[in-house]
Amino acid sequence: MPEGHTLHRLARDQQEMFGGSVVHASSPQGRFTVGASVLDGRVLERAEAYGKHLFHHYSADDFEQAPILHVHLGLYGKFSTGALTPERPEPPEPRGALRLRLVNDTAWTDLRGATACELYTPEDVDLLLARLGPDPLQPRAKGERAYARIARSRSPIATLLMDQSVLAGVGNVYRAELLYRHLLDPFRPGRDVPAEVWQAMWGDLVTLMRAGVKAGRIVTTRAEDRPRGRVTRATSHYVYQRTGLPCRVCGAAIRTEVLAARNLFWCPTCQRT
DNA sequence: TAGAAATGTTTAG
DNA sequence: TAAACCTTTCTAT
Repeated sequence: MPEGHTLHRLARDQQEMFGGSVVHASSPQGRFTVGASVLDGRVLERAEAYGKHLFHHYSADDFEQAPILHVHLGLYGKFSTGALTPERPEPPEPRGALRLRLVNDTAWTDLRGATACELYTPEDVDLLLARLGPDPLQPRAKGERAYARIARSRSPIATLLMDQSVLAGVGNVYRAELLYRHLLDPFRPGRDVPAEVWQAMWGDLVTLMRAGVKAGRIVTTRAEDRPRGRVTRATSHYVYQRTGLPCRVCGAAIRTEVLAARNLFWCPTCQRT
């Protein structure tokens, strides 16, 4: 389930579980054998995320360049994780296409299906970060940087929100839900989105994505717009994957259309501004 | 058991 | 704009 919040959550958890300890790395699948052998036996010094990218900084000997692990989960990539205890001192038997396994004395984590799992130099990291827009989950990110791009683009706002060079970390769920929460027509050109509207959207994104990191999932519905009780998959979104269902607020049928090669969902009645 | 879909990006045309 | 790529999971037959 990889939008930006997932990667920031992973970075936080992996820092906690593996940070400061010697890590054993392997690639049972064989597609990252060389990389894993470089990392094996090093100390994970820091795990961090930017947008949808995850980085691990590993220790190095004198005169040696410290290796960095770069992971991008893509559409299907996933980490699974478990603790090692006296009762269960070993990670589970590897099965399926297991790209990377990291193990220390107390925990293990397995990576499958990632688009990118590779070794980076600091220059590679700089190059990558240089083509990303501001990430709402970075403490000092500036939403105005994104607006500078939005305000002079004729592309639909729904397309711009997914463009990682405009904004880093937003994916298909946050884009649809953010547009709904601000009653914005997804096809409105970026240049027609007023500055004060963008300011409100950015502030909302920061709040929603922080909540996403904390909860480990995306919840965008306001309490007053969903039935009482626990939030479930059926009640956590306004429009995402709700094609044909009634809008929670006005009752109109939610529409869908492919935009920029992804399914866009919106309420044709609420989202007219 | 086969096929489609999934919260993504890159490359080719 | 379309196809390719990585893998799992859910649905239909």
